[in-house]
Amino acid sequence: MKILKEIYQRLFKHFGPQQWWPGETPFEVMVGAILTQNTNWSNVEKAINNLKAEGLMDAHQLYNLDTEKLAALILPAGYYNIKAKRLKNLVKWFVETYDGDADKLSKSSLESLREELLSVKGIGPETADSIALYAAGKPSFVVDAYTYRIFSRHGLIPEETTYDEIKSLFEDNLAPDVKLFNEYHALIVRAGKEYCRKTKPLCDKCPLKGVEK
DNA sequence: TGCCAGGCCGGGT
DNA sequence: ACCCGGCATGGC
Repeated sequence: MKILKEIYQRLFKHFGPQQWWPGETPFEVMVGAILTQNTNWSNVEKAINNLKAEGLMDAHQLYNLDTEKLAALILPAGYYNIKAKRLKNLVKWFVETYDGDADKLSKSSLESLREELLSVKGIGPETADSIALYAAGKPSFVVDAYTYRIFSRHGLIPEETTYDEIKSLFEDNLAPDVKLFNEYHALIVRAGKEYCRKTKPLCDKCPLKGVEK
């Protein structure tokens, strides 16, 4: 799978370094990972700004906040009732297991951390991997809708490929490098937004044009 | 104006 | 083990 490096190089040359994840602290990254589930990032930013404005971008603050009040604050992010519950689940786990301390989080092994995250209701594979990579600094490759769309449109994976299969494709063929995984996923999202939208694919201008050959 | 955005869960086959 | 409806705001 030499093509993975070819794709990375093309994207990096085209877009340059991406500086992900957008978040001032690991905790803010975790919150963003929940809020962005099936949601445009610009809406997520509004919700994050609401929390910051109230001084609530903090694990112990959210731990003691009513779910209803939290829902009202994150309203612009959409799915606000379910996301409020999911955030509370995440915060409960983070505070009770790690005392809300991201340094302790990063001391766990990737395997146990991912398992713990997946056991939190509302955290699925992508959210777990995003938190492991971007908040805890573990080499866990993040797969998302853009990864699937870009790779399937270029005929690099079959339509029915699962999340774990795509994840393994990357992890089995790249060095487990946090910086590389970070940048690669960020570049895929960037390329997806600009050239591989569902209804507005710009395949003729895509930097990956012809990569399947 | 309808469709889409950096998913996930729970109930039904 | 899959499949699908539900969850919801803001932007183009």
